[in-house]
Amino acid sequence: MDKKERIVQAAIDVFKENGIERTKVSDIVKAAGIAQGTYYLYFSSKLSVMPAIAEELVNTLVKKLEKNVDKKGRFAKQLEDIIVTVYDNLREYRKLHALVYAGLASTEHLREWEEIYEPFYAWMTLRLEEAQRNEMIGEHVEPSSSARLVIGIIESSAEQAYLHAAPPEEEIDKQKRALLQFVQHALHVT
Amino acid sequence: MDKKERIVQAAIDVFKENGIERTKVSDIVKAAGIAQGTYYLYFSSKLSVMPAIAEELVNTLVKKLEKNVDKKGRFAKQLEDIIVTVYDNLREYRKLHALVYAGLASTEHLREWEEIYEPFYAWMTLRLEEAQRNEMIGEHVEPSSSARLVIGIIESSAEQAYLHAAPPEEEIDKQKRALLQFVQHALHVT
Amino acid sequence: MDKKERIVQAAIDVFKENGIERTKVSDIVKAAGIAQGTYYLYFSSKLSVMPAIAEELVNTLVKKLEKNVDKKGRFAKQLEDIIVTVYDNLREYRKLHALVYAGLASTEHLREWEEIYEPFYAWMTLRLEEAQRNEMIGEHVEPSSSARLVIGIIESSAEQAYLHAAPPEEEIDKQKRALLQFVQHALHVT
Amino acid sequence: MDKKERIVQAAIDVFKENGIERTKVSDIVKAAGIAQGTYYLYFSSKLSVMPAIAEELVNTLVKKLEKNVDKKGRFAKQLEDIIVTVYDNLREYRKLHALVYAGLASTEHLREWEEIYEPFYAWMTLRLEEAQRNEMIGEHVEPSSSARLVIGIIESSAEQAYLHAAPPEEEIDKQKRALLQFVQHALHVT
DNA sequence: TATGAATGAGCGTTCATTCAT
DNA sequence: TATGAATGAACGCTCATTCAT
Repeated sequence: MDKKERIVQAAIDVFKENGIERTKVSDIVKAAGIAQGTYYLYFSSKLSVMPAIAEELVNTLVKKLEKNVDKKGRFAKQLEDIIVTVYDNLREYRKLHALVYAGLASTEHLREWEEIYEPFYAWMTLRLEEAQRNEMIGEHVEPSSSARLVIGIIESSAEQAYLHAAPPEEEIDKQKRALLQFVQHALHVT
Repeated sequence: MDKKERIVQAAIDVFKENGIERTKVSDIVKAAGIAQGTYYLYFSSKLSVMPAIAEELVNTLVKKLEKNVDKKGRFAKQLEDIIVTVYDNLREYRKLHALVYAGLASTEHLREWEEIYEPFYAWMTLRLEEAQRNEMIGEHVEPSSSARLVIGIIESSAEQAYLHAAPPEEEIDKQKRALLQFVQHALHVT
Repeated sequence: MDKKERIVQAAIDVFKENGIERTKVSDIVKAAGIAQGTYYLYFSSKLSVMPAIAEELVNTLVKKLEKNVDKKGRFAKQLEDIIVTVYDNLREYRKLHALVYAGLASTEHLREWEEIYEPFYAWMTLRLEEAQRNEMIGEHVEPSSSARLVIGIIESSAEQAYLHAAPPEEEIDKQKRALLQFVQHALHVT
Repeated sequence: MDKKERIVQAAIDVFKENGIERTKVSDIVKAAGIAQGTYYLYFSSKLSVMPAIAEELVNTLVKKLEKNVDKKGRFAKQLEDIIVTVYDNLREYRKLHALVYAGLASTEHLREWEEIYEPFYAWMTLRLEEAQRNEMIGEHVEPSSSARLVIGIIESSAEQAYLHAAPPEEEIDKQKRALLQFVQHALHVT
């Protein structure tokens, strides 16, 4: 019922489908079931919906992680589940992911990117801190900066994986394993 | 004299300056010193110049690496120089980098991305292979997949660093050091 | 106030003046006193206004015929008035007539031509039927197909007449008389 | 081998295929197997080839008539063969016919139309004169003006017939018979 | 004569945004 | 708040024509 929320959801749907350039405001409002003018009561321009979309995407991802990752388990297992979750998420939103980033880049909203990613960084930092407390990763690891590095490498690896329309599943698996090992060594996961 | 090359260079300049949306084909041809129609003799659309730009960017980066990285030196030093080079390069081309990626994403050229990155991957793979031969990194490291991971983490880290218009230099340095350590541990650099 | 009607009228005016190729959509909307984009709310392309123009032209002609032809008079006189009316009409709209036909031919609207001409055919058929009822034309005449033939010969004759920019009036008159006689014999007008 | 002739033939082919607007000079020269610039050695503009095309079309038609119409036969039979020939010819060149007319109309070449049609008019006039000498048509018939009228009605009738993409053959036949009778009555064919 | 790369004026169309209701 | 018809600036692309070779 909340109009703003409906607009964001509709925008996610049509951007995901058509990309930025080929998406018209008229497509968004049609999908949202509202009038063209109404859009501008909630967002000042076509692209100004982007930060809201990005926020939604990150929140969705964090929710998925909360669901898929067993915080009580061994860190190696947590890491594996994180990787699987990020990969799956990116596969679904790959196109949109690039578009949102580009959409923010086109405007002056780009610096909000970090802020939007904050919940993801924070979540990962907490995982690392707890793992360190439980001596499941090396003492030298600095949780906050490592969180950013871990997120960065998982996402860039997933992007490489899903660049191709239909990569063979075993290739993906091989990549995931290499990634897991790489991160485990980096963090001295025991 | 080579028209195609002049177009690519001009496109790099104006895209870097103005972004994609605000760049008109007329801007590109003006910068290249050719007629509007001539552009379409070499590229079929505004965005179809993107792969050529990407290629140019990667080649430029590899040249810089060749110049800045001492292949005879210790691997730890090489790694540091690679990081510094990639960071510097991204600072200069940050905007363009995102734009090219988005530009490829808008069209169906995205899958060419991997192919375009190939020279960078190949170069890095060679470095890792040699380091392994010289026992400067762990035996368990698989050069080819690790090359992709290393490149991915360096670039994503650099992107995070330069997201803000004017990040404090010491913050950048701290990040670089964390990154270096992360990769060194991952590769068991001795 | 009806926008669509205003567009059609404006299009008739500027096409008549300049021909198809030299008419820009911007000319039409300027003449209609509306914005460029508004045109595309009513017609999907520059040429898609053509059928509407053709319809208007035929309706105008039928109105003129209704006015100039005395249905109560002898058929020979009616025929003469029809010829004069069609000639006069074609003189005014000669250029446009060819253009509309060509405009329809360029698109896939050509088959609508018959449909658009229908009012004219119907009117002429009625004239022939009544004349036959009153025994002013031969019994052998089949009104419907003859109507098409009569209209065809009058128009093609008029086109030949006004092919030249300024044909001498007596030449035109001679042609009209030859045409009248031709049709009278064909129909056995008494 | 004659370049000019090859251009005209190529132009006929591509105009017939694509219409005027969608035909580019580059299409014509490609079909003619010559270079772009060469076209302009023979014709001053894209449309200035039109009169030559029209001439070719008329000459082709007259040749067909010479072949199909038995000058020694009864006039009624001649008329029938003329009708059949014109119908067949128009079916093949229907699209081009309208286009050439429109092409001439767009430029200032339109007045050449009569001149181009002259061979057809002359041929028909000869037929009527001979028929009159042999007392196969009425004395009142004036051959020259009647020739124009007969040609006009046959062509307009054929145009009506082939307006539809695929008209039923029996409908066409019915139309031809009505046309034949109409003209026979008009000329008092015995 | 012949070539075909280069030209650049020109235009149809799109679509984000506005505003009277 | 909500509407959606109207706006009009903006631009990618085409293609007839030219001209140096």
